[in-house]
Amino acid sequence: METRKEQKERRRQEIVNAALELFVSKGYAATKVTDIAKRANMSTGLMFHYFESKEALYEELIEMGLEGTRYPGAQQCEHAIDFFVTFTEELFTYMEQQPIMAKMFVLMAEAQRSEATPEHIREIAMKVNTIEQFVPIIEWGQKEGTIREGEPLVISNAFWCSIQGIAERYATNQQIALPDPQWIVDIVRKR
Amino acid sequence: METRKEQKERRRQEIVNAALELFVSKGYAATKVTDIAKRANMSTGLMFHYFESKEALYEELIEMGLEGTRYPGAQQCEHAIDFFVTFTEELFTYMEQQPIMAKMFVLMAEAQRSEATPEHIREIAMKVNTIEQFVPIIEWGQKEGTIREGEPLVISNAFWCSIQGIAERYATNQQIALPDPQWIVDIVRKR
DNA sequence: GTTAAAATTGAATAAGTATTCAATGAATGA
DNA sequence: TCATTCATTGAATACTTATTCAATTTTAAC
Repeated sequence: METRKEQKERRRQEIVNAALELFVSKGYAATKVTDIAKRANMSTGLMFHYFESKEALYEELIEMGLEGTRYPGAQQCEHAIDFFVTFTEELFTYMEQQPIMAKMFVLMAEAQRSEATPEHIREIAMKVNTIEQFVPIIEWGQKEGTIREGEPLVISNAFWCSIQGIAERYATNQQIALPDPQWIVDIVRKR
Repeated sequence: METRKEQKERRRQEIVNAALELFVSKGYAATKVTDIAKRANMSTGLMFHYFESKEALYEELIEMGLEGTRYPGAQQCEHAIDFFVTFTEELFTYMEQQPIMAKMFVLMAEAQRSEATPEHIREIAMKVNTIEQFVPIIEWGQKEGTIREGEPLVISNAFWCSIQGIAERYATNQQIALPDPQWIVDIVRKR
């Protein structure tokens, strides 16, 4: 038998899953709370029993996304380029095995990009701050000769936006397979 | 002096510009008609004098995006890879010179992706059908040896999604320069 | 088995947003 | 100059969507 606490946790999870699905496929603003409730098989009233508002639900999802996004460090790599290979391989594998990962990606991206995102939620989403993260690794790889020449921030941006674009499509349509990670790493690799 | 007809055309253009800006930065659903009117320096009533509804305005923008998106053919290229080089160079140059281009890109992408897009508008947006477009060129390049091995559709998808991701960021934030087109072409180029 | 507490509903209400419209101002052509 | 037509406004209306709540059912815990 299920305790009250477990039941509560399960219900919250059902809501969160339904909301993630919808926020990703329609966007936050276009998603109606009745849609969320319907997809989670409950009345709208019950949804509000578990979450104070649509916005609070959004915030919870964004916080989950922040937690889930702990990327591998560059410590254990011999060359800077290996970091990108490992990073991309792990990310794609994870996205294939856990489609929720790709969806979280898209959710975070929308929250960061859209000017319609409530300010405090945007702030949370911004903590994932990923473009600058790669800059030191790129600088290291340029000294080493494994990463191509060019402004590190611009290279980092190109790599990250590509990953972003790929994740965005994969999240909503898994018809087309993810690319070979090497192809994407070639954006930064020195020839 | 301005004729009535010219004035009307200018007004419509002002509305369209304001709407594009907002649809891209907030998304279609989150954009309020009062926001559009305010940004176009007019009353909401006047906006409805020029466009029957918010949706009709959206449709017009999507149709403009469809028109504007005539990509170069592969005819005049010696090698398949040259098509990708030319294509990417032209696209990036155009996006730098006409920021509206990058915005249109994002608008079309949202219309295609979001399940909240009204069906008839989505159909129009879908005509830009770009992923399959590259497949024959990739096949040609693989025979030739200028493009890497792999499922053509998957390669095409990787290339296009990367472009998409880059355009998406550039449209809303021109702080970071566009990448060197060669970097992106390296996704498809044979080593 | 009882019962108090929690879950659940859905219709009512509140809040927000698109659209209309009657009235006013400005410009054109006779 | 005058009258007709078009541009323009913004408050009123219609519609959509979020949120509340009183009533009912279920169930975990004793």
